[in-house]
Amino acid sequence: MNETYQPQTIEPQAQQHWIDNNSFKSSEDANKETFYCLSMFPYPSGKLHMGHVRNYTIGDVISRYQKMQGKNVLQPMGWDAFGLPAENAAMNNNVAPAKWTYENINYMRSQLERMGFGYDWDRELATCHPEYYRWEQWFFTKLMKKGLVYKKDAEVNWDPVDQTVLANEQVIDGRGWRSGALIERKKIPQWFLKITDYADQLVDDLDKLEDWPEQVRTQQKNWIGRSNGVELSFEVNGAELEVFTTRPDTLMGVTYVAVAAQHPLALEAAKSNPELASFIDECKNIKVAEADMATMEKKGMPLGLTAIHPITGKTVPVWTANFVLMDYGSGAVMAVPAHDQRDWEFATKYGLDIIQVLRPNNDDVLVDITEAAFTDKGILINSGDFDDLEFDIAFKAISAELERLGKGKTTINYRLRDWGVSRQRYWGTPIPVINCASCGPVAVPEEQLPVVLPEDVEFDGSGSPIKKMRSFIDTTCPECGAAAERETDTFDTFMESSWYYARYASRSSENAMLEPEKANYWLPVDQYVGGIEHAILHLLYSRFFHKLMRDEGLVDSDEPFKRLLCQGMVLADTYYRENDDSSISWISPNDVDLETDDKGRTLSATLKTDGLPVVHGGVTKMSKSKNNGIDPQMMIDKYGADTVRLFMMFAAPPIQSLEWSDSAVEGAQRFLKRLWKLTFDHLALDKSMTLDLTELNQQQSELRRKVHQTIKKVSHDVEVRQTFNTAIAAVMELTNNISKFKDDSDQGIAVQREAIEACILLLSPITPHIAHQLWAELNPQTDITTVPWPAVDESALMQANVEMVISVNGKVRGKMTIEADADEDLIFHTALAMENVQKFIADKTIRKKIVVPNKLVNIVVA
RNA sequence: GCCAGUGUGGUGGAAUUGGUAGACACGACGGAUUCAAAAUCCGUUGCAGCAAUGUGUGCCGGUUCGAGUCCGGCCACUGGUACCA
Repeated sequence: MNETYQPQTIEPQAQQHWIDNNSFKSSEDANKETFYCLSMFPYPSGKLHMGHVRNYTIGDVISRYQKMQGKNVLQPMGWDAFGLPAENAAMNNNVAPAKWTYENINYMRSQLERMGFGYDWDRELATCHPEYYRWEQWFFTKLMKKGLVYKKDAEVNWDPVDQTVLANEQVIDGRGWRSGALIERKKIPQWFLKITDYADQLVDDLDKLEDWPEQVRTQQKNWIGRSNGVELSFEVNGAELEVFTTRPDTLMGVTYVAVAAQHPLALEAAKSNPELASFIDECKNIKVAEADMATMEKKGMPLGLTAIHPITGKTVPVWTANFVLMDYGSGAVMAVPAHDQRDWEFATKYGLDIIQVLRPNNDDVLVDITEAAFTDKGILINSGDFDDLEFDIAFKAISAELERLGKGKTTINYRLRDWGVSRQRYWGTPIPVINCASCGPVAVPEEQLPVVLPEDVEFDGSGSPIKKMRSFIDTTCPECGAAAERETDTFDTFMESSWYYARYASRSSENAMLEPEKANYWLPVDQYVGGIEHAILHLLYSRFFHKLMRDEGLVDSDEPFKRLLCQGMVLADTYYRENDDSSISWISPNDVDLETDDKGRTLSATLKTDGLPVVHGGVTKMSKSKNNGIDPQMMIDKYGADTVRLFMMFAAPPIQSLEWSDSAVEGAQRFLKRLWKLTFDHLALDKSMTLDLTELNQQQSELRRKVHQTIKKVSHDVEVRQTFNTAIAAVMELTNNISKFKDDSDQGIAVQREAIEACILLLSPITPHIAHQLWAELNPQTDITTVPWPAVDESALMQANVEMVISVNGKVRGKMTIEADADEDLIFHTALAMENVQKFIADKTIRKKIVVPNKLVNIVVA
């Protein structure tokens, strides 16, 4: 055995061993319990970033742990290969998106291999391959036939200079990122999936997901936003104007109604009102993003129309307001300024009436509606026949009255909107539809699938190349045979990522999207691991898609992911300098020298190249824009994969954000060196002894107790809590104990051997390469990937005495060691007799005594 | 704005069910080794105090024998906000 730890030598050897032995190949074995562990597949952006490394290390730790539990483990990997960055790269570097993507995939695959992740590469997939997306196209045509797909006009960000649709990310301060032109909202026809048809299931089934983080379930529930409300109508110009409200109890407090700027009523009124027309025009210049809509200055104008209240028959003015969305519901809202804060602010700004119609349930609460809206539920006032009613009764009474008048009905409303899947982009799955002048949009027949995206294209920066490619567009209608045009929009890339987990389970199926037998063998995924940023969209779309596939008979489960772990982000320090033109240059932490005080606090930061100061910009998510990414490759080259994996798992619990620290990485390496040395020194004794439990002295029993306590804790931390940081800390404690254990006796060596083997096994999911090598040194000709997880010997945990804490009035005043089975009386009197305890009791009276056996005693005196 | 989180020493974090705040590391300081340095090993390390002790988990208040943990109200930061993935 080599005396020094050399990761650059042993890591490739271990990886080759796993390849030669097919260590991570999976197959459908009916006799074994399965475990499907999946990490969210990466977008092939160029090279791995630290977030990937963290994500995939967590997944690999769980997979390897489950394999040691004897499960048949599937851990696949693939590529979320369609997306916007490939098109940007095409424009910036004049390289075709396909070529760029495939090159990135090849490089990133080699990086994943170098990290030693135990993937079954036979199941690798890339979503940009026609053999993958053809099934997505096929599935979409099935949904069309089921009526779960429809086409409607929807708003996009339009860049009037570049004549192209922009993503929200590409609109900065209301302007296109390339052209700098003010963007405009524009309506274009787009395809939608009826996710709202599944809204109830998507809410209700959240209760089944017991092993999902509570916060994710709550966010999804709130996102879907199921609420009971009333649809009612106001009469405007002799026609009914429909609105929805969840608060019909406040109906008598309506003082105006507001419609969207694009509402027909507003457009009609604008014809004779130039000021209104220019306001409506101005409302176009806001990005299609909820956050922008919600935080912009709320503005409006009166339309010069009145609406008749459905119950009182009184009239209220009709306004148009920039915050009312044409795409939601009817594009109109009723406003109750006294009991809705947004309405209150709008009414206050424009001098509209505010009529209070609720008082608090509790008279202690002071309400002053001249200061703010009162938004709690309360008791009705100023509401005629409905006065003195509470919320539930008022809700029923008012909706019943509306129904009697034929002016409204109760209904369930969802915040969730149907899923718009059309993108006016090139690098995506072509939507399998042919537009025929006489037949309308027609699904591409199954035998003509896939509709292959041409990969050999030129990018001139003016939108998707296939939108001008006649050879792609021109076709014939599958129904009538007349000349027709192909749809040139592509799918939202969330489509591909909504079902890839199922395709891995049936990867080799050439004639079907999924072979139910294979898919159901593995599904649902036992453990899904990925970033918290996917808590809503990706995870909701996947859940929806799974239900769609279930209803198509492709899978038999209701949910795709049994257990979910959302990892936190990887952060690093940022540094910058302000340029003369007040723009900011971000400087990589790699190029910065730090000066610290004697406590390690940073005093100043300077640029290595010129020694002049730079400004610390705080700790933020590693990103290109802040130039604070630490390249994992540099770290792997310098320290090896095991050190990087260990640091990643040790620095923070997986769900928290993690700060990168160079020195902590060196600490991780130091620990592995110590573990190596420990094993080396043990082998240098050149003695192998059989453990005899009847022959152990106290010191040997204590080390052995520590070993089994550690096995117990690490098992619990890895499997139940998924806090790998505390698992590692426990193993570090154990190695510290082994180092201090100087005992060359036969049983001393035997106990030490058991302890070292436990450390190696417990660490093997986290640092598999060093574990592979050390295990082979201790047990020649054996392979640690076939060794089971160590078992706890409960008898080793037994303890005759325990330490208890004694406190007086809640402050710790002493500690004592006492028999584990001592009764409360003995414990209390032993504690009371302690000198330091007596000192604090002195002449005071004992008011209360609390004894928690094996833990503490608290004596309350006064 | 709305929804969901987070906040503990100089730093990352631990405290698993309301029961010893600071495990395990990093850094710093002191020492050993070395011609010297690196590496390694040993020790100290929340703050104040010679000590006894006091004090301390973002801020304000509450419940409790006992609160980092539970409740109410704030502040700051982070993620998501439907076309970044």
